[in-house]
Amino acid sequence: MDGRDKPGHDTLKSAPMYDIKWIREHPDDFDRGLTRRGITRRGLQPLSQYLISLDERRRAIIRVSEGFQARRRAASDQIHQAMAKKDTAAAEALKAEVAECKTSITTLEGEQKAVEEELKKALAEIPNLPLDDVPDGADASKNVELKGHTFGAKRDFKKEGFTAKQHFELGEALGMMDFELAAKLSGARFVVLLKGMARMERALGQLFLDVHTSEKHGYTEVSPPLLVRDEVMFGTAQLPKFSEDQFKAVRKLTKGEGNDALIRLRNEDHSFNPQEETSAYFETLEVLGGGKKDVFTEAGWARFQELQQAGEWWLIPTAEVPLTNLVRESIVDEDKLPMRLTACTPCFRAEAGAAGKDTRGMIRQHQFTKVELVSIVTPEKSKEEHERMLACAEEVLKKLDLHYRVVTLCTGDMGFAAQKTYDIEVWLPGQNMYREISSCSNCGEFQARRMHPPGKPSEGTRYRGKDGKIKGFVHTLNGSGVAVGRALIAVMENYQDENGAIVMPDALRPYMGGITKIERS
RNA sequence: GGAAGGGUGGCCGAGUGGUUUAAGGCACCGGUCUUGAAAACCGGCGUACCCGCAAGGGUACCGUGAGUUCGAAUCUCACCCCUUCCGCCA
Repeated sequence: MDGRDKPGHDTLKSAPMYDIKWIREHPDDFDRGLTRRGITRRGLQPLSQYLISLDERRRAIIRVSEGFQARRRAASDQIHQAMAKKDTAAAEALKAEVAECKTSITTLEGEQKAVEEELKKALAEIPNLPLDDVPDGADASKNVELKGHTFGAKRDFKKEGFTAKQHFELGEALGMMDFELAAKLSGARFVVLLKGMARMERALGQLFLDVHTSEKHGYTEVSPPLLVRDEVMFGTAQLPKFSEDQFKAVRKLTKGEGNDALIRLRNEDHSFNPQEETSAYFETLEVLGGGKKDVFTEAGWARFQELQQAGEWWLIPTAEVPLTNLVRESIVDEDKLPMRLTACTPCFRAEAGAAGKDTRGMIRQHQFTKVELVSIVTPEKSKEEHERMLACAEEVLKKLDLHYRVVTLCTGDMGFAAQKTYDIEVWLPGQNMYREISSCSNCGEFQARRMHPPGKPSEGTRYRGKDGKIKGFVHTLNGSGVAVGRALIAVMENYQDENGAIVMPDALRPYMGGITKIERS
């Protein structure tokens, strides 16, 4: 809305993504921003032109369609009048005209729906535009270290006379980390933690939450749902593009839900035609036996699966999803902002594109624990809040006295929803590498726009000023504060002694019942 | 799982087939009055989209989807959600 409220105000930082009107008015800014992210063309056209041409087709259809609708309405009123005057002939003539209008309207509505579907799909898969100060680059090698944020130094194991082991070597030797046992239950990329390691995972989460809910950090602790609906995953932009990275929980539809799905299908005229009996849904499932068979057309089958999603939930890949969506479909009072939320939750990731990467140890798991930070703020405050959030995440690593550095991600390494991202990379002496332990992103109004009620794309999360007026979309930020699994690894590798025991950092001891060292029992 | 009642604009709430371009109230904005404020009074006040330089005009929207009808907030069907009660279970 910024673009319209303030004519001439067209910097990218307020670029209203998904607003086709904004794209229409600022095609060059739009294309330039996407080019920086390495996304340029659709065929030979710039992306903006493709979108604008779809939009023009859409508007042309609406223009004609609304003409017919206006005529239908007027004719209906005239029928009312004619009938009052008992002029049956005139009424019948008008009815015929209404019928003609209806035919045209039905056709045009179909066309309109198709074009809007295509436009919506295209817009939903366009990532956020980078802020001006984000470095350009195609991959992680172009990330830029953030000056003045490096903390601590690498521990000198050579001087101490032994080589640092990796976390899984330490954990397995302690008998507190079992990957084979986990594989028996769940396959690769799962782990069973036992005794001291299990307790340390709990202790870390608790420490982080205590730090962030302190008065100084000011986050509100939340225990959110871990299973969420499609539109929630769309809101934070895991969908539609990244469904392969997610886990899903499924239950069978009830009789009522299933039959509703079939009746909708029939109404939408996909060749499939169910019997009227109320048990049609389960009979259909039996006929299908899990496959498409010949009962459906391609489109009908796709739609059937879509309708079955009534009984499906996504497992959250991060608490960012439920925390950010707490303000979805709503108008937040300005005096409630900034809203700062934190949660310690399990996170689930399919890691589908990561075959062969980090296969040993618990760096990359299907399930891990993470403390997440989310801020909902007014647009003017988001940059400031981003720095603040980074400082909050850094704080827990400082408390654990872990050496880290901070990098600003370049345009090619940023996540889909981010305008700008800082990664905190902790030093892992066993791996002899810096590894990401936190990622803090400013998403601007990108997610706020997406968190609209299903079917009402113009009603995302906005805020109301003290004068009672709706001001615009909120800005959302999220960051890890920090990943508990990786923090566990970092503590293990950095605090190991030559016997393979783990010395407890001071900050953790109160949460470990006063234990100063974890060693093989 | 069973029963009953609900879902209408920022909020409350009326509305059971055609001047509903949704009554009324609250909140909010402007004005009159007042030293100032309150009260009172007068006026304004939904969202999205389309056409237009603009003034303005048009279309859609009463939980969601479909149906009946020349015409639906209103009638029919299914679903979702909320409230209360009962049953069952962590």
